[in-house]
Amino acid sequence: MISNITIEYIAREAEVSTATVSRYLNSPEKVAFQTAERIKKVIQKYNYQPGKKNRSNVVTVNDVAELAGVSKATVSRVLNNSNLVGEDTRKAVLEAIEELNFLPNMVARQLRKQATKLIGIILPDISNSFYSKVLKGIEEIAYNLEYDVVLMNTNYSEEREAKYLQTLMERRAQGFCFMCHRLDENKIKMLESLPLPYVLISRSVANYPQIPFVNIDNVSGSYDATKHLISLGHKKIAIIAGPPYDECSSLDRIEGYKKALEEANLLFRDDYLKLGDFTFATAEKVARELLELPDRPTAIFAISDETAIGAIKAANGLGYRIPEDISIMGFDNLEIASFYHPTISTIAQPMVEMGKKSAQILINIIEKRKDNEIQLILPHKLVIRESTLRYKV
Amino acid sequence: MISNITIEYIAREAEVSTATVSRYLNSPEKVAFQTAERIKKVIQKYNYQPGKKNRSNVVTVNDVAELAGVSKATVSRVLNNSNLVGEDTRKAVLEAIEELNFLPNMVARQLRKQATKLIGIILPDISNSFYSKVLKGIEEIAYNLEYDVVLMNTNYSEEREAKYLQTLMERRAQGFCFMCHRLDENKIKMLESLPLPYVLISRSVANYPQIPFVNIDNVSGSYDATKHLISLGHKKIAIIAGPPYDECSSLDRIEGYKKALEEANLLFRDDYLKLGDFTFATAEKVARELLELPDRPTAIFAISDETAIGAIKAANGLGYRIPEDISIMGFDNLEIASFYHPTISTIAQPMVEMGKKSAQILINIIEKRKDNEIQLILPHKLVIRESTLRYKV
DNA sequence: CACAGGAATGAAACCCATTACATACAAAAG
DNA sequence: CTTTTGTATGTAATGGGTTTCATTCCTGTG
Repeated sequence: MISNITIEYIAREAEVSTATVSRYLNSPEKVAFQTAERIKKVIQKYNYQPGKKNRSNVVTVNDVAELAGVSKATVSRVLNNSNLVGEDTRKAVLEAIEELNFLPNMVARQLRKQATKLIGIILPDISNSFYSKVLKGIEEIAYNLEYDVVLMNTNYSEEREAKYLQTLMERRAQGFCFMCHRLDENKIKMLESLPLPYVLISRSVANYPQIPFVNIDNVSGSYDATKHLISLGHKKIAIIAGPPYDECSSLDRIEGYKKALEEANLLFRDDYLKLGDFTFATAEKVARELLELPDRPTAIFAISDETAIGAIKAANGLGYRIPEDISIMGFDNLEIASFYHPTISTIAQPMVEMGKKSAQILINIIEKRKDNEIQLILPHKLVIRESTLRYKV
Repeated sequence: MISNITIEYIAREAEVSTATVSRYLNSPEKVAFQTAERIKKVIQKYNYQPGKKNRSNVVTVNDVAELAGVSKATVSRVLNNSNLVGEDTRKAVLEAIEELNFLPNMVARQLRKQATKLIGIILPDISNSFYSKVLKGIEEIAYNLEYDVVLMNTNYSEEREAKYLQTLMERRAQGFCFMCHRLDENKIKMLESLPLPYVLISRSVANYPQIPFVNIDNVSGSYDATKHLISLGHKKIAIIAGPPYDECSSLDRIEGYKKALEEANLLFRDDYLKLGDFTFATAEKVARELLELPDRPTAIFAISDETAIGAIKAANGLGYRIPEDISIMGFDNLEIASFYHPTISTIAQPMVEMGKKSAQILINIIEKRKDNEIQLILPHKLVIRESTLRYKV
């Protein structure tokens, strides 16, 4: 806020309307004596001088221009590295900038240039390691390409997501990376109607070739994981999937799981499918349900490493050894997967890389470089560790 | 960027200078025939009409004002919920806004109001769970109070930190939460000279009562942890601290550790102090060094839960059982601490709460609410779990 | 009824840069 | 030596809002 003594301020203090103060200043005879006195007193108290505003002491291009003895256009040219400035002039301007400690106001520049150099990142939960890794990649590229990143954590709330989209538009952000948790036809339609470029991360929409995304092949990753369990001799393999509203990765991974089962002539069983929510606690709970089934599974494929950890915890709690009694697979390859005890077999996703690629694609679109792929499937990798090392049921 | 056919554009195409194009437009007789012809051709090609710029189709307050039949001042009043607007007028304006799908341009508003509603968060590593939890708290409060958060990940680089500070100033951010990794006299002096409010998180500077911070009592937390190990009968307690450049929490925690030792008449041993860097891998490495000492410690106090996990890994690798052979304490109380195997005793810090409080303090300062504490020490808590359950060496 | 004062609204200044176009001067071309 | 052109720089418009101050019209009061 700009804090100056204004008519409004005087009016409030003198307990009259601004109109009256204005009248007093221009035609004092039209104001009742008492009122005039009150106003006069306040005006004297604050030494108010109409029109003479207490200019803030912020240094602007004008000040620089004055000190350097040039016009502000020239200062601006120096700031923007235009080559249309004489060497001497440039030096003078730079000296003035230095002397005055001038810091260009990006807000003004943004307004004029119609470019904020701001991108948004919408994600469900920053404290989830998968998202924070992706975010790290995005931030890295944004930093290198001189964009700044606004973090928008939705806490899995649709309402908050919508509000953040609104904010992005109002702030004139130039684009955003979107890790939404629910992606249906309606949302895609909404996204398509936005005047803002975006890149989906960890969501595939190959049937909309114009929508940019970066992902891995979740069906295939999940297939690989399940097949690995099958190759160990498991016949009773359960899966702990993502929350019901996760309409992308989770469904894809269930699909890959089913595909592998089918190929091995194993039946898909409803009671072997549980839904988690990527938290340790829920995973532990549903894993226990699985393990307490009359015909318990001998292997569990968990949709994330955190989920796997919850499952291991449940198995330990029930006295099962891993991997001797139960094999457990994770997904993601978080660092903890190789530091847990036992170490956890998993499907490695290039999380930081996904962030980097998506930021790169986004900024390519923003800066209208056309020649790049906008739908990217990055490679995943099966990583075998202790949690599925052997099986001797 | 604003893309219009301008003199500059014509000049480039016709291979002359802008000056010449300008001359052609104003006094064609001063331009050589051939040159004039070239310029003419280009002008016709693009149907250039000086002064007539292709206005972008962005809806502004002007459009709303026109449609509603009021002045833009009134539209602005409606937008800002001023109560100085007549009911009918307000309705008309709101209808016009709806009809035109008007989205106020925050950049323009920010410029005029001199308030960006933007705060920065500078932290060393977003993929570290401690920081991402704190960040989550900050984001939550910022969202509630209608600020947006720019994420600035320094990767422990001083240079990058400095650059980000510059960016904050240029963007006219209104303040920032600062989790710096190195905080010496010079940096404090620099911070004090900034025209920008800030709050330190997880750093204490009680000797500068004007500098806001939110932290726990690290000395005391570390003292509690060490004392707990002592109470189990341990006499040989090692510590894995933070990186050498972490001049706050790490030093404080070493101090608390020493204090507890001293109180129990145990000698501090140089070879029982190792430096880590909050990563699993380094922790595992230095823990192994500890455990391979001729006179190995029977307990390890790790400066973070990740560090504790690394240490447990090292102990397991060397065939030691936990807690029977070695007790290991962590710090932070990340979720994984209660889901690791064994579960990890630790000092719980209210991470999300620290983020929330700091954001609240920052915004209080920004909005000039004075009546609040600016230096906050939040409570910590000793949490005993399996990794220190018993000790039978 | 006269007059003071408030509510509602408008015109224009302002925030702080960038940029479109203009121009002074010097250099090159003829 | 003129004519033409380019370089360096200036002037003013621009981006899209908010705010100051002025003004109109209406109400309440003595």
